[in-house]
Order: sequence, then C-alpha cells, then structure tokens
Amino acid sequence: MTNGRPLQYDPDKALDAAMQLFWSKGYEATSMQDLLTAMGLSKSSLYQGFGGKKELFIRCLERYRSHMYEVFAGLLDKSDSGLKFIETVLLSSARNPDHLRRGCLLMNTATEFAQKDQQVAEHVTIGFKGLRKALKVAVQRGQQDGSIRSNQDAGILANYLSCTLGGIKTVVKGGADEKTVKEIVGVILKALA
Amino acid sequence: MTNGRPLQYDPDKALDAAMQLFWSKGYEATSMQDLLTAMGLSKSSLYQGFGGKKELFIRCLERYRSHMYEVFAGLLDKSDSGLKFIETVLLSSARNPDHLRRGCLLMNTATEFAQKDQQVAEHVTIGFKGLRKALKVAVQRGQQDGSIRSNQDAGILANYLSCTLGGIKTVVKGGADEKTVKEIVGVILKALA
DNA sequence: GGAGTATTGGACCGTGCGGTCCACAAATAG
DNA sequence: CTATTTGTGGACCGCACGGTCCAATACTCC
Repeated sequence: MTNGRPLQYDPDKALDAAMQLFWSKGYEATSMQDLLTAMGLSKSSLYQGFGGKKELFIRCLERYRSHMYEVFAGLLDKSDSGLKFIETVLLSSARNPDHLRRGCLLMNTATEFAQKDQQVAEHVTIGFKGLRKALKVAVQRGQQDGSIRSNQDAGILANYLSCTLGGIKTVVKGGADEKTVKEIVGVILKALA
Repeated sequence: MTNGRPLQYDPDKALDAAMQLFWSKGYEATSMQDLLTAMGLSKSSLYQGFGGKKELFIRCLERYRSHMYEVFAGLLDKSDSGLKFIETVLLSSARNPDHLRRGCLLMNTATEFAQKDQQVAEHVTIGFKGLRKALKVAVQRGQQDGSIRSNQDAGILANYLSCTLGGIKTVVKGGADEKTVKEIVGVILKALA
C-alpha cells in the first residue's frame, strides 16, 4: 500500500524556498513559474504535493509563523533582560538583511490582502496573536527583572510593541536609514521604562 | 489650435476614482478593466489622458499625498493642542471607515512594491518625508503649547510618530479592534508627555 | 459647410497567468 | 517478470492581463 515512486524533492526545502519567495515578492507578484523554479519541482508535483498557489501560500505563512516563534524564543533565552530582547527585535528590522527590504511576511500579507481573502485573514490574525503573545512573555520577563516598568498591563505593552514593530518595518520600506530607526527605537523604549 | 473634440469626462473625478480603487485594492490587484469602469472612461481615453497604469498610479500617489497634507493642515488648525491633533490622527485609523480596512495608500504602496520599482519608491519616499514634516510641525506646536515635552528633538518625535502611525494601520489590518487601538495610542502618547 | 484637430469606442494583439491532464518513470509486492 | 501504486515532465487550456491601433465622432476656426 505504501509503495510507488518516491518523492524526488525535499518537501521541507521546497516549502522554505517558496516561503522565501513569497516573503520577498508578495503573493500576487509571485508567479507559479517563479515558484516552480525556486522550489525545483514540476507543476504536477507542486499541485500534487501542495494543492495550489493559495494553499501553498498558507502553508508558507504557517511555516513563517512557527519559525518566528522559535527565533523569538531562542533570542529571549539568550537576552540579558526583557527590555534588551525587545530592543534587539526592534533594531533587527534595520540591521538584519533578511528583513531589511522584505519586511515581515506576516505584516506584508496583512497589508497586501488581509481584507480580500477571509481564509488568509484568519491565518494572519492567528499570526498576530502569536506575535503579541511572544512579546507579552518578553514584557513580563522584563517586568520581573526590572527592566520594564510594572505599572502597566503587560498585554497592552505587548500590543504597543507589535504596533511599533510593524511601524518600523513600514518606515524602513519607506526609506528610513539605520540611524533614524535607532532614534525611533530609543523613543519607543522610553515608553517602557 | 486648441480645438478638437472636448473631453467627455472630468479628469479630476476620474483621477479620484482611480485613487480610491488603488487605495482599496492595491496596485497589482487593480486591473485596467476595474479602472475603466470606476473612472467611467474608455481605454483610449485612459492611455491618452493618463499614460498607462503605472503613470496613473503615480499620479494617484501624488494626489493622495497632497490630500493628506490638506487634511492634516486643516485638522491641526482646528485642534486644541499639538498633542490633541496627534491623538486624533492616530485614532482616526481605527475609526474613520475610509481608513479602517484599506489603511493608508502611501504605506500600502511602501509595503507592496517599494523595493520593486525605483520610480514608485521615490514617490513613496517623498510622501513619507512630507508626512514626517507635517508631524514635526504638529510636534513643534505641541512643544510650544506645552502639551508635548520639549526635551526631545521634534524631528525624532515626528519620526517616531510616523512609525507608530504605520504600525497602527498594520495592526488594524491584522485584526485589532478599536479598544486595542485606543490602548496602544495611550502608550504611544505617553512617550510624548 | 468644409478643413483641421483632439477624443472616444472597441476590435485586436501577444503574453503570461493559474490550473488540468495524461503518458511515462520509478518504486514495491507477489 | 508482472501488476500495482505513486510521482513527474510537459503539453495543453481558457482566460484576463496591459497595451496598441484606427475608424468614427465631436468639437472650433475660417
């Protein structure tokens, strides 16, 4: 029952390639041809293995989301304080070449077509929720270690941070340089201390 | 020399219709057919009068920009203080149905294809510059009337505000409700007082 | 009422899109 | 070796895209 020709590609690598592409170019601007080339498989394999463009995209969104959580969790563990972690995250938008020009897949998707497609919108909402939760954990850590003031609800501060994070992505795309971002981050962090 | 058949459409209204459409749907997702229908003119007229899709889009960007400046200037004049004006602007993203789901054309464009098209990128950058300048004026007004602390550079605060403004647009698209936005705005404004 | 000039409607074009389909390839079970 | 199962390459499809072109139209000037 389990026989037949084996897969000639690594589904995980293929999915990653697709994610990178969607991340860089957005959904609409990424064509099937682009995807096939980047993923290194033929059309039938893509449809067979991933269902179609939109299904593939949603799987990429999920992959991005879980990756983001992992990176955040690892970073938080390594950070000296909750505040320091948050500063690192905010500044990475201006430093990390991965994020510099392409922004954040989740937020790009939110602006590209969150209101156009209910199914995608749900995944975006879930992603945002997870992001806020991750930030909330960091804020709570900061409130415990004293790097963040404790007289404000951690959830609200986390929402504030998710907002500023999205804002930074936006202004970077709008042409802001690293110095400007640093200044902005300085003001953002003031609201936490 | 100036004779010939007169225009059968109002260029200003047509441009406005195009802008609304691009604003709602984004560049890629707006087709020529959509534009023709919304603008109420034929293909030849569009090409004759506006040059093509991209040229039309850039004119829409400019129109949006100048509109935004006007609205800001009028709003600032009517506001009790610089801080109050800023609060109004930030909150309008969550209240004004014009902005609720479609966000801001300038920022949408920045995330959609600022890095893909140099010409568009320039216009976006100019738009952001203007936005920051308008916010700077408001901050300075606030620093004069005492509603905003004077111990920080107005330009930096303006950059910070343009960032948070973009962030709010993003989280709204990501599903944040009005209550959440209000809480976020509360934190944002704390950094100014 | 021509002559001249600019706009308009719509047929037409090539291209690339997302998606389907099927003959063939590569594996296993008996 | 044969039958069966599953993956793969690529031809093919219909469609909608952005863009071009030109005959017909609606004006002004003389």
